Amino acid sequence: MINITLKDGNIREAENGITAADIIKGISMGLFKNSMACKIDGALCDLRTIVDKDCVFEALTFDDEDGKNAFRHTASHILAQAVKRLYPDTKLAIGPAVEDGFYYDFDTAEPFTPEIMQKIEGEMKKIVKEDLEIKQFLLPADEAIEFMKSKGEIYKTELIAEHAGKGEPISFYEQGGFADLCKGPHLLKTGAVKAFKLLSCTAAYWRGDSKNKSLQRVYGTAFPKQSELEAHLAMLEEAKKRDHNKLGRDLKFFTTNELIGQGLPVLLPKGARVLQILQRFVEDEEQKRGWMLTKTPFFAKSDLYKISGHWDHYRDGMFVIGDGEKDGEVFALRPMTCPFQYQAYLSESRSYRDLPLRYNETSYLFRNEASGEMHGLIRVRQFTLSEGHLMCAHEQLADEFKSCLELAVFMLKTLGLYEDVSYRFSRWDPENREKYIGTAQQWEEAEGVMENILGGLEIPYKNGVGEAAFYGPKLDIQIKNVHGKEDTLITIQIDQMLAEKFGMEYTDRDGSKKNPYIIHRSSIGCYERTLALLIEKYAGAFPMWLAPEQVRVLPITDRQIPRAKEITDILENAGLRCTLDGRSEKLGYKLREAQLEKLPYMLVIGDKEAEDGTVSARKRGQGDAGSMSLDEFLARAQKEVAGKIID
RNA sequence: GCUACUGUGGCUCAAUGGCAGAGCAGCUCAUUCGUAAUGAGCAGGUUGUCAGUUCGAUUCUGACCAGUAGCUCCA
Repeated sequence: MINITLKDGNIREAENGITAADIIKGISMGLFKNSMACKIDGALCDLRTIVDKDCVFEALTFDDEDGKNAFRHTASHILAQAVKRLYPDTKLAIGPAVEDGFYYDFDTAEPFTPEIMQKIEGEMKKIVKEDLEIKQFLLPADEAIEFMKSKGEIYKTELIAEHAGKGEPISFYEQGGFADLCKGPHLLKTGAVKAFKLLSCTAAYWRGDSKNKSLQRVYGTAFPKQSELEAHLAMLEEAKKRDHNKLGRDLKFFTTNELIGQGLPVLLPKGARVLQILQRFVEDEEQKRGWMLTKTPFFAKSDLYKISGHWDHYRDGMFVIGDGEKDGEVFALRPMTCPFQYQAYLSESRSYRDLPLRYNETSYLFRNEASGEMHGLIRVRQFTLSEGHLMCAHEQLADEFKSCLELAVFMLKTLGLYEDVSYRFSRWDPENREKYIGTAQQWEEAEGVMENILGGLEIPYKNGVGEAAFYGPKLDIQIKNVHGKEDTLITIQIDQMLAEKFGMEYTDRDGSKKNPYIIHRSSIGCYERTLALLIEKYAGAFPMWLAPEQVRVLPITDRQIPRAKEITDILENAGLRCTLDGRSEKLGYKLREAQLEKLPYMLVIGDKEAEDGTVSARKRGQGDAGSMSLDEFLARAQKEVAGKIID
């Protein structure tokens, strides 16, 4: 007999050699029905695992991350089995569970069309209905390779060959004659995957490398219950309604135009207004924090970018002006401001007394992004970055880095995005040396410095190997859009290479010349991208301080127009963004429009209000907020503006 | 750049190898109205662009342009 310690601390006796499944059945059949996998002494295991020693045991249901993954991973095997049944020549690549579902990559003769996807989904339903038993088996690496080779599975063979050296047996799972390389865990039978849906089919490169073959990736999601699947699909539909690329156009924040071109959005008055509000706010705040504004040119001779290394690394991504042979001079629109601001530093000789020297700029940047990479306001060819470069001595680096992060956090909190971001420590990839300048020693030093700083800040971060800039490591502040896709919103970078390249120096106390450390940082990120995320965050209903139009005055009949005009003027003079809707439409009609445009406040002016000097306020989403004096409303509105995020 | 999908008036959508239709929005007129749509009338389209097939193409084919999702990239 062995002792099984459960999650709640209770200890159960069981036969030595009992399966995990039987342990759970012993606890409760209800729990067994909901169990996807388990943890034995903290290690993720299959329900078919045989337990032969005292252990700490935990059943994992769909509510546990690992349980959910086991469930969805099983769904991905069902997908693969269905594809192999319908298209036996298809070669299998990989098929993991991901955040909201699962995918499987296939190498197929023909790409999957929507009709084929339906057929595959139908076949998957059959496999679920057949309720096939899923069995695990192990093979020595050489036999495993032979096994996969015999089936023509070249990708699996490649994967096993990499594992072969470890001397461990290779694990497979088999269901109804379909065997797939997999370390598990998996459910016991296919019948448990009650509710699933294939969502999309796209191309994906083998091992994520664009030099490799392009495979067909089928995305799907799966849940234990149909109702959960439906709720999830409904949530996806709801998320789409917040999509800035749709909502931002509907609300007339921006538009695009074929004649102007891809990735070049036109900011309409409402969108432009929000960007203006943000820019003024950011520049003022930066000034308060000791940053000095520069305005540097939009383009420069190629020589500048050759020194910085951008010419070598990003030549294809730059808009180049002029032809060296014909025009003699070659220019390029700036893809970043770093080397321009360095010239400001270099404009006079520097001493340790000048440091830290903080330059900020609202920079217009131009990057020739590849055609498939543009997306709404999130990824564009011309954008506006709150960009800064800070030159400092080594001993100032930690404090200055911290203050840059504080600035970014302040901005995020003010915008109401703070809860939605995560941190990524973007490191270099020593396996990929050609992507970076500098020596391994320099990289280790720079990353060491940053790691120390991050450790001291106690912020939770994940490591992004290979995500560094070519000249240094980054702290990236990441955010997800409505589709769950993650992008960098704000970045803070440490650079000890470019100062050397540009010959930036300062004279230290002892008279020696030193290169300063440079922090590259953004405060609010790229304005266009931040606007996109704000539209999605607030579903277009901006908080008072950011709303392009804050108040609309709605006279009920023509009789009140003079008074409504007066009110509009008073509010405008008090600094509120206010307009008058004097059209001869019914009140309900005007209200509906203002509501759909997501205005924070509507002021209804009828005979009663016109006579006694009050306004009937209506707050967005809250209906009639009651009658109040104009002064009272003004005070309330101004308080709300000053409070920034208060909702 | 890669794979798939999409493109009909400002927006949402219909129809068809044989004269392209509706609602909303717009304009005009009437209505002067109390918290999410007043009524009537008018106007608006070389069906993304350019080729090809065809007696005839918006429909079929191709290229390009633009949009969407994902992959790759993102200084």
